[in-house]
Amino acid sequence: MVTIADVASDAGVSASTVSYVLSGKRSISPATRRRVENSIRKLGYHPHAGARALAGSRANVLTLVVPLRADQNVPVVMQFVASVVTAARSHDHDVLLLTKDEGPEGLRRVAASSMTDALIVMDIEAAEPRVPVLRSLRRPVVLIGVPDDPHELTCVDLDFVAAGSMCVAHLADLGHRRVALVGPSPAVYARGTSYAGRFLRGFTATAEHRGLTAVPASCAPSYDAVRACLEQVLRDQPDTTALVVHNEAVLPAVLSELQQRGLRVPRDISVVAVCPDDMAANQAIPLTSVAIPAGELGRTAVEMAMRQLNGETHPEVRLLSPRLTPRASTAPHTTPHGMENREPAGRTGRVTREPSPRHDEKGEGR
Amino acid sequence: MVTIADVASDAGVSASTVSYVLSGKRSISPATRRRVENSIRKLGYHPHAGARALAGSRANVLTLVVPLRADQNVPVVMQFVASVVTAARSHDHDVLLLTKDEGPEGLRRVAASSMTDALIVMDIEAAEPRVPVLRSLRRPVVLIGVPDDPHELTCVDLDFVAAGSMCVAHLADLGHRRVALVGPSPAVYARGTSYAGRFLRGFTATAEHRGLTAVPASCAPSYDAVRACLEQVLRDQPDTTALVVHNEAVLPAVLSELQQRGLRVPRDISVVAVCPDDMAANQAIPLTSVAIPAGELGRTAVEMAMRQLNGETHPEVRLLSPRLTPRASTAPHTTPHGMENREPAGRTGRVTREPSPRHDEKGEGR
DNA sequence: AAGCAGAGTCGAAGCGCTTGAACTACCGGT
DNA sequence: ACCGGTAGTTCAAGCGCTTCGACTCTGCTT
Repeated sequence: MVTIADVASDAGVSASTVSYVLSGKRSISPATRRRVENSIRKLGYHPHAGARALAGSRANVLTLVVPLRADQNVPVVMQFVASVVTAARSHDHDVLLLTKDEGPEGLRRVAASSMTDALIVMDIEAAEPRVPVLRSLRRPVVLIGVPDDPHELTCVDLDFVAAGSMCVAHLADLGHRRVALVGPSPAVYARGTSYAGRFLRGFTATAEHRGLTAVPASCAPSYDAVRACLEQVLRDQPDTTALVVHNEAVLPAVLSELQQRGLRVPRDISVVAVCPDDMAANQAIPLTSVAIPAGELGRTAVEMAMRQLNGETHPEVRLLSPRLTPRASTAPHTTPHGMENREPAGRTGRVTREPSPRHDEKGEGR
Repeated sequence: MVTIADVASDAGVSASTVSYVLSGKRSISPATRRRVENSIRKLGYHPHAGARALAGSRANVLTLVVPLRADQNVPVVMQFVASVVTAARSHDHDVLLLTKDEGPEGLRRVAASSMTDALIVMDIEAAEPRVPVLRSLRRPVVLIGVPDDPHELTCVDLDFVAAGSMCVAHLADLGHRRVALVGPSPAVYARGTSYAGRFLRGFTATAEHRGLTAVPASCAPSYDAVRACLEQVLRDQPDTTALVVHNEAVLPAVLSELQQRGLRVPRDISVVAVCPDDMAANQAIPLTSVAIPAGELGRTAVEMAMRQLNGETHPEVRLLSPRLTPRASTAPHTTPHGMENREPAGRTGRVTREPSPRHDEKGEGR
């Protein structure tokens, strides 16, 4: 193994000089720097991570805690992981992957053994059981999601209340009067996953405010569950003219099932999805959607963690504003029999595919 | 921070005794062991990972290198990750996540800095550019996938040649004469990803052997690509009666597009998928499929790495036998106009849903 | 001419752990 | 009574790195 001493003697300097060249914490003459850098390259030197962590009390590792359940939105999780790893590397950190299953004890272990400098935790529940441990860790922590009491903790997430609201508002603007929500799996609600409740809140509040009837439903990630869910919604509320799907896992199944039942999108029923843009765009009918900016969230989480490591910031809750992109799956609603609706309003014919590339409701508040 | 010295003095023993209690490398009297363990619990001691790695030259970390491209089978990758992390933890190892983007240099860095004891590498190409580095690492390496020259390296994968073969055999048994393959993205073939070529080889060879016409196609992960792909296949070869889909990303899109074109599965066209079982079972029509046993592959990879760490084994290429589960998407083919086919054979009416829970073609050769 | 600041370099003291060698009891065999 | 062996424990030497304090030059200021 090539050590710092090898480099030092090859370059004709002391080990500490090599260290300073590497860290830049003291000034080094250009000539020395060049010699050292050459030796490093020549010998293929890579500092021993353990030794470095021991002496410097910095592991240059960041821990990402992910949910690995099947009822989770897998591709979205993957996007998070990808963006976190990439962002971390750009700050010269590596990523240790922990599963949610490890629970609070796993977090304590990883932090106490000094394997990691900071933690990023996904899949936050309202009454998140890991919060107390997280607070006690004495290490920067960023939650992706917002627990009931985020006191002292840094959080970042999409503003799901606004997202729910935005979906309803879009449909209300198109004249729809009765809207159903195909929400996340009952299991997700059951464990109080933070985003699910927040979205539902925005959805319901805006429906009430705009005078729409909102029918919330929940759908486990299986085709049968989708079938049952739609069956119930469409039987109980036959005049439902729009669907908001906040459940990536069943999105294709919902569309397939609608088609199966002879409902054409958007002619018979409008659909708004909450999912990553590429997923929305790649369905049989490009879907109007509120984007889940997994990449941006992941990157932001890493930035926030790094800033905390450098002592540059204090705990903060950051909510990214949602963005709705109209595509081909939503259309104005006109009453079949001229019943109880206000105005057919902006009825300007069939909506075209991908009318505008993007439609910002708000700036994203960096 | 609680150190081994704190524990030692609390328990009234020397630091080395504590170390030996932890590692079990020397005999310790029951009384001492108990005292030490109590102190450890009482003080909440966790060994410093860096110090341990430095002194013991074992990091207890295993590196997993994953592809993070969008054209990849995301849920499958996620299943791998999950099973690797879980298996690693059961061996008291943590998992460092590296992206394929880091290339050979990333591997070298991680290994040279002693952050990791062993590596597991996914998404192996036929002429895998990382192979030389991997061989030079002096650390256990397990490839998930098989490069052209696996010499000196440990590999584990599904036997994709057999899988391709099995799909065709199943359809041939049902009397189909012309079978199309919806394969992975052209990009996947372009970079020579090992499993894609191997599957195709099995597919083609068996088709030839059984006297079927095999039409291979490739399909990028977008709805438009699916549409174009099916359009071409069905236009050029209108008498295609079966489809093998070896591309999880577009599976729902393929089914949706078939429906769109008025083709009923399995009445008008049979479909065999190559994907995880849960995915196959959760489509509008449960799909006959060859399972991709991501969980088992991941676990096996970890076991193999651990065994190598303990010096218990030598390089080896292990191929798991595929398993085909007939579900509702394949049915016997009968000629519309009594044309050029041999025998309508085992025509026993419509195949029922999930006829048998599983149908082992072969043992899985542990 | 003396003094001083700053740039550039080095020496040495750890960081917390593992491990080979050495030590201490205590056992049974002779 | 002595020796050898073994189980249980301790000592001390690192593992490879960072960092504080000290040292040596220059090049200025006064």
